[in-house]
Amino acid sequence: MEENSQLYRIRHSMAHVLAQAVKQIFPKARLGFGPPIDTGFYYDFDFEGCDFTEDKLKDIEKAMRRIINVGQSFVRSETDAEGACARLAALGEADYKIQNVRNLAGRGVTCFSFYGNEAEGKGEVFADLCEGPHVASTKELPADAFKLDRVAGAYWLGNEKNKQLTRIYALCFETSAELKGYLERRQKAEQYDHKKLGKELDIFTFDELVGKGLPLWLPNGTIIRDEIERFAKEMEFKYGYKRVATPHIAKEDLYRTSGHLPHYADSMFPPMVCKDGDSETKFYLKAMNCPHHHLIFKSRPRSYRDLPLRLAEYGTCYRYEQSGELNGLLRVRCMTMNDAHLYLAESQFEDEFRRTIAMYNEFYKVFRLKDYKFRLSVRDPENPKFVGAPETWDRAEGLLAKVLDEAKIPYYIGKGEAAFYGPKIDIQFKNLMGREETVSTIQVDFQAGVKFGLSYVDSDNTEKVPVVMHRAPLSTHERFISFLLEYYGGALPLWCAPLQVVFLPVTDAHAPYCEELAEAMKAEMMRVEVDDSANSFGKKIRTHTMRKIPVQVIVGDKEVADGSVTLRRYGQEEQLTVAKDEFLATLRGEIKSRQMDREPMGSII
RNA sequence: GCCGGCUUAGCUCAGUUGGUAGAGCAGCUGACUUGUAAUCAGCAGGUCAUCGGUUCGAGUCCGAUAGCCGGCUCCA
Repeated sequence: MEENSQLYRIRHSMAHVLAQAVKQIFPKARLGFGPPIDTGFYYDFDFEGCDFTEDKLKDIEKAMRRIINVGQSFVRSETDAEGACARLAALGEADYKIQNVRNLAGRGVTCFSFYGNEAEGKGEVFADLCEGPHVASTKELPADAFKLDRVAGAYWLGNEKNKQLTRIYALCFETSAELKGYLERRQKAEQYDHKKLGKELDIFTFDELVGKGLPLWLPNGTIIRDEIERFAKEMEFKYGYKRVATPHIAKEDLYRTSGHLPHYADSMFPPMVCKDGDSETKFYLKAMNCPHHHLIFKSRPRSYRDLPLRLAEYGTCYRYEQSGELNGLLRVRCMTMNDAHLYLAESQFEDEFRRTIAMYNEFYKVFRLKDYKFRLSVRDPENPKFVGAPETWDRAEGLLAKVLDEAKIPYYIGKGEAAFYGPKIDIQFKNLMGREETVSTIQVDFQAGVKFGLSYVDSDNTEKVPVVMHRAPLSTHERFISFLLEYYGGALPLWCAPLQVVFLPVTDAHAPYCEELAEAMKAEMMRVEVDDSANSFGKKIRTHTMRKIPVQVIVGDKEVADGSVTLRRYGQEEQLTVAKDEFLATLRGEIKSRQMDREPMGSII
């Protein structure tokens, strides 16, 4: 949305109308910020002393329409910081708006603009500190293309130490048709929500007795995990990785050494204290695999000939995420990640980084993932959570940018998005509702080698500290599968579908033929079922289509007579009758090569 | 953790102004043997999330707790 576009002006102006309407109904309400956003706009209010509830949104909407229909002009005026504060005080906005003026003044802003709303014959009826731009009159605003959507809490200035204001989110477009289209798209996206699909397709479940954020993987979900993991193992073998396995817990000292305890104690489960006579040992559940891998590197003297050393593990980690952050499989407290740590001579970094990007692209091609963006996540020098010398950061950030530039990979900068120990490349996908999620990451770490005393003997017989690269192309099983379910609308590719083939005998008489074929396929580890239920044929088709089974195999008199099968593939209109040997060979090939016979459903919306 | 909303059978949902819980699907049993998205009949299934309060009486009203959802903050 361009800042000067009509849509931007509409959304921006509409936010003022919302504020005006709220102040009509709740004169004691105080205003925070009210900017345009991708789907409309929001405004933050302090409703202290007001009896605001969500069902008041309808009244506010009505008041907004009245303001639009009356027709008020937006009139700009300018003043200095003192003038702005005086005017805000007169408007009764001494709390947040004045704080904003002082903050801006502190950053050297000297000119402050106001937009007043003037109604014919009544003069100014509302005014707000604002940069603009706005429409000329509320008459330009589309009274039928906006909708107050939901309310949410939001901290003043985005800081959780500040007071929490009430944010009213609104959808707003130029025409009512666009609003309707958006609402329809949103409704459709809800059908592809991984939490809904996870329940319908028996992928995972939660139980209060286990705890929030701790998913129980059902048999179907476990097949998906196993297939993805098998794929990762094959790919990592090809790229020269060595697999390792490490415990889920470690002593306190390990996480002191790594620096995680001082920085991320809040995000770790509290320690287990084990007593042995008079001595006491504290163990923590691991929140990350890196420290364990570093100790494997350190377990014997290393030579430059060992590098790059690539240690891979599908490691299970535990993080005590704040309860409000948990969300289906997207944010959990127990996760298994496609992790690896690469130990490199600094001179090897660029090459290895390029190879890693190539590997990522190879993975994503198989999953048919498109529309992902690279984000170079760097530190925010003003935030103390980022540890290490600024020179080291500059070197690491510069190195990543250089490789991306040279490989001509487009990327954007995410300031303050780095890990506390180093910058990273995040691969950002958009979910169906347009919200951006980090699916995978590559991190460069100059600190770990020093902290853990890692070293290798170089060709010139001097001791050097290796650079560590963390990488996780397939994220965690939890996040990646939540993403795949939505992307495919639950209709997973043949190779990783929990049930790959279901046989539908037209009558009981055709079942033995199906059983025989099914047994042959099971001997090849294909996941096959024969539906010998008493259901009608039509019902069987319906059932397995709703289960999104990739291949339905129909067997009646015709097929038994000529030794063939009829295939009904998910998402394809046309059916195909082929000889059973050909059918077996085709499926075998598709599974082995992880081919996909159609576009992902969820990508179409 | 914070703000707001939600919680009735395995699932999706009804349940009037408070009078003691209902449907469809799924499941089980039986009949039907079916050629492309729901065959018919019967049976079974619920401390209405939990705990407490108001009331002669609570799924309905009030309070607390838990879980879930939408945001904020956070995301190694």
